[in-house]
Amino acid sequence: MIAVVGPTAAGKSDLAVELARRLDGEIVNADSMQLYRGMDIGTAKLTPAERRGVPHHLLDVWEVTEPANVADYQRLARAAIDEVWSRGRVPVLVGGSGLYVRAVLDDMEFPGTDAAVRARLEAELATAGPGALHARLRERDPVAAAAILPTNGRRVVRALEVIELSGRPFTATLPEHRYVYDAVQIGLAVPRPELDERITVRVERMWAAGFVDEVRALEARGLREGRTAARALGYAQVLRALLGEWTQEEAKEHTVRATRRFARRQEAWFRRDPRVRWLPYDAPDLPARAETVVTA
RNA sequence: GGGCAGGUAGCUCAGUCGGUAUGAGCGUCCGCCUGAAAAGCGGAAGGUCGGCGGUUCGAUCCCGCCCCUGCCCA
Repeated sequence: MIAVVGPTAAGKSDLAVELARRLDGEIVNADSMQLYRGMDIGTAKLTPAERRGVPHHLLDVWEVTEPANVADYQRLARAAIDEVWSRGRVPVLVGGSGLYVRAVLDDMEFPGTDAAVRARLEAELATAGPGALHARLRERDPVAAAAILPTNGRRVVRALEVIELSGRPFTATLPEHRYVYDAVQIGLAVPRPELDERITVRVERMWAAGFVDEVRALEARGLREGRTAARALGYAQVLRALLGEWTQEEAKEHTVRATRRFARRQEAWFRRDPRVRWLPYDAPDLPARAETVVTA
C-alpha cells in the first residue's frame, strides 16, 4: 500500500487523488480531524468534486461530540484497507496525523481504557498536579517514569491507567519502524518560508469560504463540548472569538501561528521515520515521480 | 523651533536604588510522543541595554551632546 504524509498544506490530498487515479487506488484518510462529520472547511477536506471519482474512506465518521482515539481509528482503517484490497484495488493512506499513520502501518497495540479510571486519575491530576502522579508512576513502573517527563500530566495519567487496567508496565517509547503491511511512504517536503506562506493563505481562504459559519453550525451540534474536536486548529480559535474573547482578526492570527507550530511538529515526526521517501512538493512532474517511487 | 514620553533578544515589553542582564511572553531552532496526536510535554539559541563623549575603580543605569519614534505646544 501507499501512504502520503507530510506537514499540513503541502498538497497531500491532491497528490493522493492523482496517485489513486493512476494506480487504480482508493483513498483511506489518516487525518484525525477529517474523521469528523461537518468539519470540512477548517480541515481542508476535499470536496466531492475534488475527489475526482476516487472513493474516499474514513471521512465523516465521527460526531464532533465524540472524542477521537487511535485505537478505534486503527480498527476502522485496517478494515477499510482490507476492503479495498478485497476489491483488488490499492489503498492510498493520506494524512498528517503521525500517530494514526503509524497505528495503521506498524505493529502497534493500544492497551484498553476505562472512563472511570481515567476520570479519577484526571481529577487527581487537577488537584495534586503531575509531579505527584509521576512520583507514583516511578514506584510502579520506573522504566516508564524515566521515559515520561514529570511535567507531562497527560502521559503520566495514561501510563497509570494502563498499569492499573492491565497490571503490566506501560510502553512509553515508540516501537521500531517496521511495517506490518508492505508499504511505501511518500513525504511532501516544503521549504519553511513557503510552508508558512501557504498556511497563511489557507487560513485566509478558510475564513473567506465561510469557516465561521461552519463553526457556528457545529457549535449547535455540541462542538464546544467535544473533547478533541473543539481543540482542532481554527475551530478552537473561532470558538473563542464567538465568546468575544478574540476578534475575528485575532482568531485568524492565532490560527496561523498554531498551524505553523503544528506543521513543525508534523515535520519532526515524519522526519524521524527513515522509511519516508521525500519529494519536493512543487516538482512539476510530482505525480510521475511519486508513481515511480511507489512502483519501483 | 520648544516641551514631554520613549529607544533593552526577531517582535511587544519588564528590570537594573551604578557592580559581569537568573529577564518575560510571543517568534525561531531542536527533541519527545502507544486510546485527546490539529492534543500534550521538554530543551536550546538570540542582546556591545540607540550613538558619541564625560563623571566613576566600575555606566545599560548618572551628566552632556547627537540620532530615531510618538504625542503636545508654537
